[in-house]
Amino acid sequence: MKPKCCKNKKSADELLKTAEFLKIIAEENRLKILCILRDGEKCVCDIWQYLELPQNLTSHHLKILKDFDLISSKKDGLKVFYSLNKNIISKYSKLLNKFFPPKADPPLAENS
Amino acid sequence: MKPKCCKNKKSADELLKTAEFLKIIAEENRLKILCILRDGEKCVCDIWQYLELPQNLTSHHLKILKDFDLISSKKDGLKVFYSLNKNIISKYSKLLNKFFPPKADPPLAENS
DNA sequence: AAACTATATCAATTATAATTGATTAAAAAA
DNA sequence: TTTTTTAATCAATTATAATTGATATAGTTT
Repeated sequence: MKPKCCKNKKSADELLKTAEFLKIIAEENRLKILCILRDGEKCVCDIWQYLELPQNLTSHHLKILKDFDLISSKKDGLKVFYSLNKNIISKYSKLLNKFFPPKADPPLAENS
Repeated sequence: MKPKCCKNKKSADELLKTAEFLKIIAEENRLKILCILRDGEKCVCDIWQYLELPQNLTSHHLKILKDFDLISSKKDGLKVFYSLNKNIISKYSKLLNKFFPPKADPPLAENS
């Protein structure tokens, strides 16, 4: 019998959404950006120096994260500051946890 | 000051490992395969029919998951059965949770 | 206004990954 | 032994994403 994720529409949708999110974060520099912003908002000039990436490439990755609504930007003078959209990230974290639950250390004898 | 993930070697390594894992699972069909196998081991012929994907393409995705050690295979007659390497998956789930923690419903007043 | 700084955008290139079609290999059945 | 079934592999193609270099834009300073 067909498994849930291939049959049930709701499950299939969740899986698709999760895969889309994964594609966004499955890139070292974008994952780094999310970590960097955990400390609080940062301007692009800080971010690209932390990443040791050219400015335009950094802007490109920021755009991908922003288009997916994981981060926001606000302009302040010449600089642009980016910050996490914690609520959105938390939403996707929950989805992710459905697929990769944070298993409490193994129940009992379990080898292999 | 440079954030942890860009400065500290251990943090940077964890991030890199996580990104590698994410690349493997950030593909709809591979994510589906992992879900399908949660029910228990399945042969390739079942898997590609569930996925509605050609046999060779399914084998290709299975190989990627297997090379990363997320699944194992065992031959039984003509068929090949795949199953989850739960311990490995659990290892990566834990890593993942460091970056995307399963936030217990919001602490208190938190808008935006 | 001219020069400068920070960021974004665009076109072109390169790198990576997914997909397809054809073929091979191994085990099973006839 | 021939045929059939299941799965893996290989080469070729297509699609997608990352990277680069050059340029544009907006705000700042002189």
